[in-house]
Amino acid sequence: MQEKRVRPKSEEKRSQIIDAAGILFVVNGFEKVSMEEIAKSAGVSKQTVYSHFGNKQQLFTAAIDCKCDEYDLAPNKTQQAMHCEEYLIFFATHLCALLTSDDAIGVFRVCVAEAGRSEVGELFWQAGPGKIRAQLAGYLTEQVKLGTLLIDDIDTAAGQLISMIVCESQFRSVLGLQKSKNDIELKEYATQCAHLFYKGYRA
Amino acid sequence: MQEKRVRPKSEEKRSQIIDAAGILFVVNGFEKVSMEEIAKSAGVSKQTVYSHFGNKQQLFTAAIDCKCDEYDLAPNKTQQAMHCEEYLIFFATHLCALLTSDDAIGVFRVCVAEAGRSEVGELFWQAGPGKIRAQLAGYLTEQVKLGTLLIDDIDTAAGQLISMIVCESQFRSVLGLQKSKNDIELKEYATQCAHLFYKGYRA
DNA sequence: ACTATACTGGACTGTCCAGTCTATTTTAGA
DNA sequence: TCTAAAATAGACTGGACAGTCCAGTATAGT
Repeated sequence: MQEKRVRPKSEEKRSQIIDAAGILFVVNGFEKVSMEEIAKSAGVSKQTVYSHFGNKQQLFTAAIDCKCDEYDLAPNKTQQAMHCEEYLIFFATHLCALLTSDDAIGVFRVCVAEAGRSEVGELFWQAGPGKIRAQLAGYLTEQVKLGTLLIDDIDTAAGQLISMIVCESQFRSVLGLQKSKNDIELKEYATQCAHLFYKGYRA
Repeated sequence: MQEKRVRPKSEEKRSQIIDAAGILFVVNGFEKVSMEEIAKSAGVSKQTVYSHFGNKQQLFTAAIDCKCDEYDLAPNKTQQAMHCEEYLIFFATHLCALLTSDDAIGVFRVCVAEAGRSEVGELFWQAGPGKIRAQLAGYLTEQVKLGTLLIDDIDTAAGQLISMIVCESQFRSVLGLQKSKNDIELKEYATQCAHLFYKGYRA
């Protein structure tokens, strides 16, 4: 059922719209941004926005989906070869860096606000935290097989490490407060968490 | 400058309004609730709502403030006397229970959504997570003095334990997803976290 | 009983915005 | 070059809602 379009919708306009929407939604929240505003900011007519995305909700979902693509922390082969505690420290510090960006905070905030009213919650989880958690769990599984670590419930353990990082680095920011730690302190904190974790689970 | 009011505003109406507002805001979010709706649900005229609270923002703040009063986990003397790991387990499991109520989830969600646009973020932190964290930090300080625990940075350590609990029990719920653990699993998880913590910091 | 104030109910204003419609212009592909 | 669809600009509809106004009623304190 290939539709034979004489003139396809411009991929460029589409991404202009999605980019503009992503920025505006993340900064101001779903409700506070009008379709008119998005159109203007994208340099496109309002009608074009509707032609590409149907309605506000769909545009929002698409924009968030796009934002989540960047999140990735799967270990490459160099990192696989690291000493376990060393890699855990690497993982923790990088996760920290990822989470403290204004962008990540904004995405999280707006997803929370809309959760329960649309499928964004699910979408965000799958593309973001869920993915990263699965990546860590994969690594831990291997380490257990190698005999480096001794873990009963791998998924829970992955949750523990990630939780320590996520909460500390995001909690205050998400509430719009001053960060409690600067970047250096945060890095130290991440290291300390990896250390606590390793101490608790090493063979 | 005591104003001599011939007839004081009814304390009862005030609390009817604040209760109704609290429920509605927590369930539906700030934007999605109209003042009319609150008035109706409180069994009061719209004008009365304005007369008591001035505007929507102020009513919201007052309602959240009221909601936060319940959060408390300071150890009493019986608990002070517990074995340290035992108390940590007690703390962790009770925090868990506190956080997983629909109400707490709702309060958090709505505060996140409004954070940055008002002072709720600050208010919520002070009355909720900040208070509990201070309570744990206080306990840890004593235990260090007693020589039970060995901790460099007490505040950070308190953050670690709380983070593990908060994230796991709230993250998915806040995003409007199925909870990953049921109550029993959650209790086990809390125990496990307290254990990991104690193992890492015992003298 | 008197009175100032709280409270009620409902109408009203002004604003904002999602989504539609239309007439016109632009452009990619055949 | 021709054409069908994409894109534009801007007017329009319908509905929601914060906050105000007002005329009348109820009530707590004196």
